[in-house]
Amino acid sequence: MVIIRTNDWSPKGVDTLEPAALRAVQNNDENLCVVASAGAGKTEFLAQKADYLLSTGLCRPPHRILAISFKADAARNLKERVRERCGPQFSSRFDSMTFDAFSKSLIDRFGPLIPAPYTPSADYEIVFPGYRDWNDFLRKHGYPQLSGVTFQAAVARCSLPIANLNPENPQWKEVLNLYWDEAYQDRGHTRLSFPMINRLTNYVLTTDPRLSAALRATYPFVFLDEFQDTTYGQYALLKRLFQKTDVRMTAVGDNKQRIMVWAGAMPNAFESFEKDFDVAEETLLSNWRSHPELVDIQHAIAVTLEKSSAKPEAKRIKSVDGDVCAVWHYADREVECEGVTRWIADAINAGEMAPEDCVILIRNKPNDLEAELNPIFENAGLRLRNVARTPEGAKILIQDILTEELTVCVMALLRLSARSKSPDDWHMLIDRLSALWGLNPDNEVEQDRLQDELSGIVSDLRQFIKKTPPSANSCNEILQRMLNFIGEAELRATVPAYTRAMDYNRARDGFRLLLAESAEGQTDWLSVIDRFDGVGQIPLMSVHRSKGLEFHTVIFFGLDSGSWWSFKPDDSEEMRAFFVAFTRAKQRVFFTSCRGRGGRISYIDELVSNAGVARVAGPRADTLASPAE
DNA sequence: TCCGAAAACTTTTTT
DNA sequence: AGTTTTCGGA
Repeated sequence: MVIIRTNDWSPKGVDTLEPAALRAVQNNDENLCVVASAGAGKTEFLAQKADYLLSTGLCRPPHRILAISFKADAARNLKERVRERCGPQFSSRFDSMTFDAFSKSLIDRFGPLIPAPYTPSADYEIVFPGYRDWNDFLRKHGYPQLSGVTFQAAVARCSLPIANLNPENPQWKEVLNLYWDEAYQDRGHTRLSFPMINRLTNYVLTTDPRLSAALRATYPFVFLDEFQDTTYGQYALLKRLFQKTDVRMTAVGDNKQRIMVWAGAMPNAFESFEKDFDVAEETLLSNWRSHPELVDIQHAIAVTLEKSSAKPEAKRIKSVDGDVCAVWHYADREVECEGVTRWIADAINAGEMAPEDCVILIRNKPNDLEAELNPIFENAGLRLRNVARTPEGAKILIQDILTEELTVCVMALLRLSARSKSPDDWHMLIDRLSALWGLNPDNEVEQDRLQDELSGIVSDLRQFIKKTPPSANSCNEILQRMLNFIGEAELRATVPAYTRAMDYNRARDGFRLLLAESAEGQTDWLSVIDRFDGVGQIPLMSVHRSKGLEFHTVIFFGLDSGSWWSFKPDDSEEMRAFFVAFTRAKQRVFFTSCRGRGGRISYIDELVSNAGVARVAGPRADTLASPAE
């Protein structure tokens, strides 16, 4: 492992970094706030910065980099990108995890240091309170006049111990006490939610300053991804750990994509960060995702969200003919659905895009739209992939099945067995199996044996695939073979989320059912894999779900829909959700608006026309009918 | 079974 | 905020 001088460093795996990104990579004397709007290359920037710190020895052993993301797969992707850029030796000191995983790791190590009565039991259980639970709790304890939503927020923000609290309404103190009591009721088995784990982490850090000192000594550099979505509890933890210390923080995000306030995110995370920490600001000015015509419209919308928005430089070349953006007007719902379906079918047949590269976005209730579109899609020979759907009989959404650890391992093995070559899957599986089976990656004897065993199972499975056509039964059988090889006990022992049988079974059964569904009517295992992965299907998802993704073409259903009004009317969260939807498109984006659905023209419709987007009659399946106004 | 009123629900993630 | 589901009384 060679350490290079800072002057000799240059970006790896990419041609260049834009000046702002380069400055933000090399500035490690200040905390940084990096504004990265859609398509700016956030992950790449963080990976380059990690490489800079690790390969120049600015972060040398035993020091490590802590990277915090919100979603587990975002954390995984960042880790993977860093490994690609600077190799496994350096990237082993890059700890990429979710906020919750970070807090939980602290409780797992320091739980016994938490003062009574808040010391959790060693085998504490993690619970996920639902929408209903908050009101039920209040009613059960005789506080029907208090609001469940406020209660949830109070739990997420209360500082421990509750005995020291002095809320304006003393009832909250009583309720919070009852709530924490109930979590510790069974002395041997504490039940904690992630907001509670966050509160406990904060508490133990205040009671024992050595812990904060140890963490600061381990992590002189901290990356914060999607910083606009930080919650109050998470921000409090960051402040407690890193404010007025030598730790250098790099917060990356975009206020214009802040669409999680309703779920407890701070409305002003960046502002608070700038106020509480000494911060230098950089703005990434490239847009690698969208072509110039789309970036122009994006910018017009961006300035209505934030006056000071800088205009990004479009780096993608336009590769389509015809309209790249329009509002499609329809008189009624049926014509709308049929027209859009026809348009998609024509565009796919003309080879303009692959089905999986054309997304249908909706503000809410994707399941309702799926029910409406499915029959029409079937007639047109198209297949819809609603990722928010639960496979028949399963208790888990497709979108969650796809990112499960079990799925990632099993599918890699299945791909290896069905395809002639799949080196990425091979390396990935070797890594995961090493971890699952507790093998040392540096022990050649162990690694050789692992390679042999993997070759063995792959040739067994190849035989099976050759002899057995896909069916629900053969899927179950091959799944069982693969799980026997990987080891269900090892999976459950290594993946914390699989500790409870119920949670493991949900993931396994969900996978089994989706695989069986993908096998329906197929004669070829490769097409089963493609169907499982969504290849050849038009994805349908909510705007919130699409955050962070990109597609060749975006079709956005229901610009006029009543669901576009915020739960809090004067909030611009809805407008930002619209911006997120718009900025997913690489080549083109269309919106549908339908009079039959309620007819109200939303302010978003107005916003779009102000940005210079044409309102036209939508494409129709029945060209003889008179066009909508 | 029907009616009007009230309550539930909408966008998500987390081991 | 608007839509859908549930509930209670006839």
